[in-house]
Amino acid sequence: MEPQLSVMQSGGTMTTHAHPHGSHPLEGSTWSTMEHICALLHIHSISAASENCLFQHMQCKPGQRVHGIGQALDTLYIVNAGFLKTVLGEHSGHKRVLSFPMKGDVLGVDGIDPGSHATETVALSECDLILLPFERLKSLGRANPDIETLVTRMMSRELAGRHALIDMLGTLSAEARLARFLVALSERHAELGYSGKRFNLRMTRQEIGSYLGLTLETVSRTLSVFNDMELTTVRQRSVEINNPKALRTLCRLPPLPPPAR
Amino acid sequence: MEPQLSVMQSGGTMTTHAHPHGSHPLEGSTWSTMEHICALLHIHSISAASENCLFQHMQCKPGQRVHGIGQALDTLYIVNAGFLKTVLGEHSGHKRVLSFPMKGDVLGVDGIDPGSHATETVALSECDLILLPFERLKSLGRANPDIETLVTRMMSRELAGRHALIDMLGTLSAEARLARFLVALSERHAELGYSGKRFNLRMTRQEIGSYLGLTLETVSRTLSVFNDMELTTVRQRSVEINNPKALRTLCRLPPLPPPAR
DNA sequence: CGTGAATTTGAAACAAATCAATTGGTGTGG
DNA sequence: CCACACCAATTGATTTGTTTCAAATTCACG
Repeated sequence: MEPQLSVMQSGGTMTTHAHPHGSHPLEGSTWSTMEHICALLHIHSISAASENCLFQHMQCKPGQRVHGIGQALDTLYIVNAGFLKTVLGEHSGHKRVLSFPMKGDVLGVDGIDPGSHATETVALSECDLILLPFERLKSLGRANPDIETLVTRMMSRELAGRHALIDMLGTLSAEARLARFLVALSERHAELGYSGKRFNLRMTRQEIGSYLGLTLETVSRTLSVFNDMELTTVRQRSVEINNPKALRTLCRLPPLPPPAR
Repeated sequence: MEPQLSVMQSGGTMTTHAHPHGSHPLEGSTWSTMEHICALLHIHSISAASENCLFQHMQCKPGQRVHGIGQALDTLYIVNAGFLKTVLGEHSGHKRVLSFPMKGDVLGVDGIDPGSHATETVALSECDLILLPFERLKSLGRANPDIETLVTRMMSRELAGRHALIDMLGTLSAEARLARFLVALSERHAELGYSGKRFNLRMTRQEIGSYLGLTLETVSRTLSVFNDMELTTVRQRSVEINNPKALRTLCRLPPLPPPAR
């Protein structure tokens, strides 16, 4: 698709981290240009005015919290590498996973209105994040309206993601939810240059269940069913998609499909 | 059995909507100031620069579609009066209701990124909407950054609303969902100066079910349960809240609250 | 090599969906 | 004005999918 990140020198500070398959050792770079950010977000590059403005990176270890609930919103983050989860606070009872951000996703846009985060974000793997200080973003926006557009589009995209989730939670069977989950993961991995056919889950069954509105047992069971049907080969955290087409079919509307029964 | 103690004068004109608090008699006025808009949105008024810029209104009849799915995004709308529904297209099978906007809510912010609407919005009653032409909003934003903030906050708020829905759909029982729905409606009505104790539903059981991720039968049944418990007196479209406190309690976490673990 | 967490699997309980029939309200035309 | 047709809403009986409870297995890690 697009020019993947150039090969960069891995530098001295190498930490042991299990990356997907062909890993991108971009530990070395600690600053990103606006151009790079736009590429990450798949947004047409912004007028050149902001050539010389750079954004700092930040590294996270698995389990580390990027931001917490109630915390003041001072920074947005763009995932440059790694896998995370965002969790919604206990409006009702226990926490719920809202998304599993990965490369190219944005963190923190909820909570702009209240001024403080409604969610928390936790790294599920070694992560590399780009920091977008919110105040700086705003002042940049005054000089260059395109940057405002950028924020707007990030939020709108976030909204679209929520819509997909709502649609799923309200309508679909457990099988369809899991199928969608796997297909989405697969496609996402493929987009990022990894294998879409074979990858590892970074999250527990519990977290998947929380995300999909199911119990961990149902997640496990349904995955086993997919295995039995030979659609997938899921063993613990490793996933292999054997029959993508059939899986995609399951994503549909098993509750009320066109063919009668 | 049921005490028909209601004093309701049935002969009223049910389609007319009286003004709450007699605050803004702008039936006649077809233009709104930025100040009025900020008041509607509960956002601190914006710097005076935009004194003389006015926004046109638009009236809708019940059933009328404000915008459709796939339609280019050229306008945002603020509800000045009336009740509507926003519906998500058939990503999977049939349509799903995403929200029931009323006075002070914003329509159309989804679809800013793709540039076209992902949802459609339909009036459920006589409506009065304020039009915010998107291009105009953007150019105003260049002159006055506060306006950009306004858009940002509108979107962030929308996002928060979706989070609440996601939380509900994934976690709560049918009773809790209906309880939340009624309580939210009640509070909203109260905020707008109407009675929070007694109001009319503008939507069908089907639409409520779609919104809450339930079937219309379950909605009807659950409402009947509330009636039997004497928490409410719901008869067709008319709602009376008899025991708000108990209702609020039901909103909690019926799946797993009493037993500690 | 043991310990504890994550996962798998089973059986029973339950909530909600589905199928189906009835009632209630509204509007139209005879 | 009443009778009919149509749509929304209620209620019942049954079925289904998912949760819950419980136990066994696998894996990661010190």
